Amino acid sequence: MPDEDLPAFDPKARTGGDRSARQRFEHIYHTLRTRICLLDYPPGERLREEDLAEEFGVSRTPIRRVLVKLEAEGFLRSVHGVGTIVTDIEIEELEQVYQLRVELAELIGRLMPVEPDNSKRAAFRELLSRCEGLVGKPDAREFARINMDFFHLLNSLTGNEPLREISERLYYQTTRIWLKTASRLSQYEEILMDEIRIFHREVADIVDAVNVGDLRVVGLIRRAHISMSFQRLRNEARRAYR
Amino acid sequence: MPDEDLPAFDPKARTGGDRSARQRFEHIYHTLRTRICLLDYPPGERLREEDLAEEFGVSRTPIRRVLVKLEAEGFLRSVHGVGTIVTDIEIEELEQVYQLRVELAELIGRLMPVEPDNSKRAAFRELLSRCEGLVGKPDAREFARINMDFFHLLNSLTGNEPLREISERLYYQTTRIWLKTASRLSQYEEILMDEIRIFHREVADIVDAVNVGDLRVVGLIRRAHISMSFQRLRNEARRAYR
DNA sequence: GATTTTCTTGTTGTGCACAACATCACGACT
DNA sequence: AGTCGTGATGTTGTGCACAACAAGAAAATC
Repeated sequence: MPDEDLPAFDPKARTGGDRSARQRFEHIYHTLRTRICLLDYPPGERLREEDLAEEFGVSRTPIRRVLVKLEAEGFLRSVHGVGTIVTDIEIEELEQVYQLRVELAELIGRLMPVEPDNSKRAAFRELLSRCEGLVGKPDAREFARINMDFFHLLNSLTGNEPLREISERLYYQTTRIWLKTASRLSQYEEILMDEIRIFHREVADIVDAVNVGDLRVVGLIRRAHISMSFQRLRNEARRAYR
Repeated sequence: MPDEDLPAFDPKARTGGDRSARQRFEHIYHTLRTRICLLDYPPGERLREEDLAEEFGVSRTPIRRVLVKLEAEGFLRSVHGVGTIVTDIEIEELEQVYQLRVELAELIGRLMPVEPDNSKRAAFRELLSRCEGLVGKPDAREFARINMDFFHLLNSLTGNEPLREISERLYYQTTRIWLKTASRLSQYEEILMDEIRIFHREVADIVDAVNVGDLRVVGLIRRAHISMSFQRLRNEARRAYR
């Protein structure tokens, strides 16, 4: 749902400015958040309000609105007289976020699980096939995109709206830092291949669990994978700095 | 920490406007959030940006910044051409938030618990005595304030910063709706007295657990009380509409 | 030569005027 | 009498000019 204009960097992609204020706001917000998550704006990058204003064809004012929201969610930090900077997260704090995500992942299967209908099952199957294509032709950006779509699909399995909202925010936070950290490791290509394979297995496992209809199990599988994913990243990072 | 100027409605209370932009922002933000939680601005209330601007001695622009953040956190909703309205929450969604809070309460005792030092223990003792004073002289607003301080103290028992942040937001959301719903019930005075007594017991139990040093138990007690508190509210509300 | 000071440049923050929008009252028309 | 339209009013949204601020360069001073 959040990723419309897929090229994501093509200014022409914006389909006319005759939408309501709220729609424009949502559009700019989702676009920027996706860019941050996909590392189009990596941690440390400085965003200029005026540039963004020009790109989206508005003045600085509505842009600032979006930036304030992104700052409230921890993606940005505006400093008077300096700039608006994409936040970075140390490994210690990242671990805290992961700890929390692990618990929330299980809650998605326990709090108000929704029976997946046929369209959802179809979406899972399609995701699995995209995943299989990825195994044959590894690509970091495509991996990130599938991972993101997969998350949103999983997240829609709980009827607990606050839980969805919070999980989403934490997902974006951890994923971008995960991507950034992984991409700086020396044996990046190799690690990426492994991760894609593991991710493929996770998707396959979860699709099975969804088909059986046991969302509790989905939560447990997901929990295990999130936890292990962070462990692997931490181990690799430790090994690299020695 | 969030509640400075206690009168909370006295415009003169703001101690000079020579602070930095960020400090001003935080001040206005915390002030408004506290007012929302204490029902100075009840759900449905319409806030006028110009009034707030005048009260805090600034223009509409910095006010809007605060309002955007409060909207992102679900306390407000701005509608073009209509106004900025304090959100209300239906009992169904409130239940979802409570479900989540119940789980998070337990996590506070499990994720990175911090050993309470002497100053924290003292703070707990002081809170307990304030609580005892309240039993003798029931007062809804003072009850809300103590409850809020108690929450912040408990919340400081985990080192997991994202968890703290999220728990805080959900606390403010549920507490204000709880207060609103309770205050509309017919036997409000009686219910309030009961709640104060029960809350007093909860504080006493938790102070004991803190002194023993078992934060896991703190989480469990807290979990139980949050859950029961909502159950009581729901039962009372159901009884009232019959 | 080193250090302090001042100036220049670039950025976000603020204030204000106006546009866009929703709502309601009032009146014209059927 | 009812219904639609039209305008008045009040609100948030936008654009723009300028203030406040930070950082680095340049210059003045010792």
